[in-house]
Amino acid sequence: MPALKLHDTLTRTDRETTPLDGKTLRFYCCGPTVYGPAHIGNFRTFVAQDVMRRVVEASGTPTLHVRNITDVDDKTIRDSQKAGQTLTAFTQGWTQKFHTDCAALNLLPPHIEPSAVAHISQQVAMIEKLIAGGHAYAAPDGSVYFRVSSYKDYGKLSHLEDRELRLGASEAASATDSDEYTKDSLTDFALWKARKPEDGENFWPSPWGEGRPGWHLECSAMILEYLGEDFDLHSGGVDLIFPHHENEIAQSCCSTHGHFAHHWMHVAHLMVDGGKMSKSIGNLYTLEDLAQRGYSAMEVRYVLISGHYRAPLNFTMHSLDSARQALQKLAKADKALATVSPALPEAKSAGPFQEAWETLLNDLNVPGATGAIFGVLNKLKPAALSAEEATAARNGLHFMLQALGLTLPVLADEAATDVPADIQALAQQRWDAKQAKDWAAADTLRKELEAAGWLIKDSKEGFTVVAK
RNA sequence: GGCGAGGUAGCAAAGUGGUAAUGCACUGGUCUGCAAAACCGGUAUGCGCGGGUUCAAUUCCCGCCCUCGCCUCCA
Repeated sequence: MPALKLHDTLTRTDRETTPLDGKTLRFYCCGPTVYGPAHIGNFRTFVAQDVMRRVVEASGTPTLHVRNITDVDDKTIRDSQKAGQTLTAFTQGWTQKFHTDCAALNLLPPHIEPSAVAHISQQVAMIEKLIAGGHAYAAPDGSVYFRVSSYKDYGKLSHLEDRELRLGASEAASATDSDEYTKDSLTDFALWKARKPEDGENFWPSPWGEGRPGWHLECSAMILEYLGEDFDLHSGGVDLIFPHHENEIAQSCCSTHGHFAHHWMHVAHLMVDGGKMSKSIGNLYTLEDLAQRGYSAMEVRYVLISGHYRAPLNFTMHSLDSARQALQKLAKADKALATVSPALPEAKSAGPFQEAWETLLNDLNVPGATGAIFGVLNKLKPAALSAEEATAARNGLHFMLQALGLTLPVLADEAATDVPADIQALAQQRWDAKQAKDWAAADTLRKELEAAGWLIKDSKEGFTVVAK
């Protein structure tokens, strides 16, 4: 099978994702900082990465997926103290919540999920190498900084080479910040942060004194540990391009002989009601928020993949309704095929959905692929298909669903929900009225049932009651 | 100011040098006492604006306008 072609942020071209070792696609995703529940914007990135992984695997290439947990930084320390918990207890709680949400969204768990706190020694070792190589220096207060001027390719990914010449207003302001005075250059960034009183019990020993690692360093150190000096692909949200990924490249390339990531995937941001998500506007939704409004995680997933991952996507409540209907439509199509081909679908190849599959291989064009799926489905007449044709179609449909990570909702009329006796009695009353051609009474009863949340479906032989 | 991503029907969102997938919504029909469900249809002469190239541009080129993001922690 042909390999996935994926846009590469560094070269700004679409390139095939062929494993360096010819076998396994080894990739790293910047994971969550666990100081609260992740919101749907965070999940857009993780869902896009999940689709990427699924497509690679569906095309026959195994993956090695590493995604970190950031469990030490200003926010985790600050909020754990507010919560009156140890950093470990606090971050473990939110890590668990993250895992629950990931499972609900049908995200494949990473093969390795390293925590920053568990890799302090690797981070210290990397700093030592950087200092030895003249790429880093310890400041008088015990902090260690990376010397950006020592790495000539700095800025290559974000195309901010001449950044120092064009310092933004906010940065000029921070130059006077007492926190920054020990740096040789404004652009140098912290590898190690000297212990401060507000860090509480959260510090570790190092050759430069007690302190904690800088945020950028953890990814570099854990990548080296689990993926080595060269690996296939690195992914994250667009906002990480600068400075986070730029800094990772600098740290890693200056402390090893490798080329670090050979391919960069960045996922565009999710917007809400046309604007940026922010706590102050109150449009930061979590899965729990949406569950309270009656939307399933799978419906959220559908929305999150309904736009191309490199274009901003606007999230609205209406888009969730739309997703619900789309998923229902897929479930109904599957059900219709299942009447001709009842066996468990195998999902090994795209079958009649080849066009959709190829669209997906072209830089993960999910909206194009789902469009192609519906296009085929709309023309398909399950009843007219032979058992073989139906089986091929059903297998193909499930192959695509698996690649997209979609699971089908249970249709209302299959849900076997218990209809309360009083509802059932009302429905029977209505049926009787209908048989007696007392249309007014029948309609009144139907409205009553609808108000109670139940729908009536009539057929020649009788009726069924279905939850609304 | 620099870098980047976008502007396509009511909403969302693909795509192509030859006159626009798909989902939702809306709507016509079949069916039904009427509905629902199902099935069969319809719905952008138009793809931010202005030029240019071309037999032909929404699609290429130039300019402009607007939106969003990054340049400080951020998926």
